[in-house]
Amino acid sequence: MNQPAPMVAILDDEPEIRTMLSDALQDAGFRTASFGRATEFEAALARTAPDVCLVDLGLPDKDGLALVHRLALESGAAIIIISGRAQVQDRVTGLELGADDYIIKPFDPAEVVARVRARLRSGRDAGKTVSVARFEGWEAQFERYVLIDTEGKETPFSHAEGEVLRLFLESPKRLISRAQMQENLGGAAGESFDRAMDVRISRLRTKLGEDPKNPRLIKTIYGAGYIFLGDVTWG
Amino acid sequence: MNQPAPMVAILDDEPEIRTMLSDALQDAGFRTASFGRATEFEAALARTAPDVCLVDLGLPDKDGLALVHRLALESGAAIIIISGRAQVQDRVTGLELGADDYIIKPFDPAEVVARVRARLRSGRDAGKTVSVARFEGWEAQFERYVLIDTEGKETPFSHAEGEVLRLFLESPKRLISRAQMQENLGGAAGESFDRAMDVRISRLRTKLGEDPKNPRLIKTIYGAGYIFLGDVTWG
DNA sequence: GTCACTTGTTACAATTTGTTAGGATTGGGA
DNA sequence: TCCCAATCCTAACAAATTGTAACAAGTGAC
Repeated sequence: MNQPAPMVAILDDEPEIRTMLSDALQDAGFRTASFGRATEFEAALARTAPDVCLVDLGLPDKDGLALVHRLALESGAAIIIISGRAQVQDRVTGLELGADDYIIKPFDPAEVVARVRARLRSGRDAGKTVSVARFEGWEAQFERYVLIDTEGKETPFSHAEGEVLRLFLESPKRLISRAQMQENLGGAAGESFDRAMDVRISRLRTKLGEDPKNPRLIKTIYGAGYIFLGDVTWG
Repeated sequence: MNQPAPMVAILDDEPEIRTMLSDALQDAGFRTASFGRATEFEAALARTAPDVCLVDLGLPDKDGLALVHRLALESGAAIIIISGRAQVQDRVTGLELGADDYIIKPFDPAEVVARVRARLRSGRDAGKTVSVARFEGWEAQFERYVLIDTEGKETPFSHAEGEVLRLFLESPKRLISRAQMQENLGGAAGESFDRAMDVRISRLRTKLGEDPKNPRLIKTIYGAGYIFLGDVTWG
């Protein structure tokens, strides 16, 4: 099971800072993606979900704090603010809005790398790779490829269905864009004409006993992606 | 299901700092336990597992970094180092040894509280709190894309409608210009100068049961934009 | 080889959303 | 006051997106 390197997104309007950060992070073994404006960054989010976002608050085209808040609510990524504003009040506000860390400019790239690593560590603790999940009366055993309902009845699911299910259960109550799915579902569903995705989801829905007219667990967001509702417990 | 307040353990050899921290944290609603020496602290760990540990590196009876390392490996708590050593190298070392954050003395208690909160949040990521807004007898559940009236009847709303609704509920009783909407509604409604906006609002009004002749909640300001009247509570 | 099963593809139905167009409303000036 | 142009509302249509049944291609067991 070869995991890809974690992805760090960098959002800062100064090109030198972007370069400095991405060089340091890439040396440390991370993948990076840099953006100079919030709109570009948001467009990229729809395609790939980064693991950590480094966000400068002084952006030309949008209010940085509002962006942080939305990210905190909607994305599963860890958020680190990088800002020239050094007042305690600024830091407290940023953290209360959902940032996980706050680094003041000027910074040392080595410290940024260390703090990025710290974020990834804590995230992995919670989402440890366990292969049993419980949700809304179901138990999913990924090793055995079966779903078990409240009465103990077992329904087998296939590998392709399992990939989709796992993705949902790892990010419940979050919008998952179609592009993000393509990325994560390594399978043959990678590139080609993509109705395969819909079919996978349709089949998974059937196994979960969803009402086609009114699905309760896997909801479609027209033009945006899917969202999995339901409380999930791993282990 | 009333959760007990999170427990924060404080380990620092200076009594004033212990007091300052525990006062600030208790005011913020946390339970605290303070220790002046590492041995006491370790004895307490055996009895109760804290959620967050604040550890000063300059301890009289033990090497702070070694303690941090052991804590990181063996306890599930988040670890925040508080230290007078301000060198980047110190910070990097502390973080690499497993600390989740590193605060430099002198510090502002408000920032410590904010950073403690940030640690607790990231651990609870899986049980994400859904965003819900209540207003004038309605409840809007954005993850589920439904409006619920006082009688509990559910009306689904679409993604496009949700974007508009969210914008209104985030800025109630304030004028929102058309341009502002175009900006924030990332959708395809972003570009062309069309009537898409009006239609979205019209559809939303219908779902809210507004009287077309005399809307109570979403009011049109001729030539300027829209304004959402109504008291909103988030959460 | 057949059989059972998985998975992508195709084709068409259903849903959501933007666009168009005509009517209604507003605000200001004659 | 009345009239008119600008603005806004919304029904009806069209385009884009998604659901899923049916079929085909691939795989492994026997």
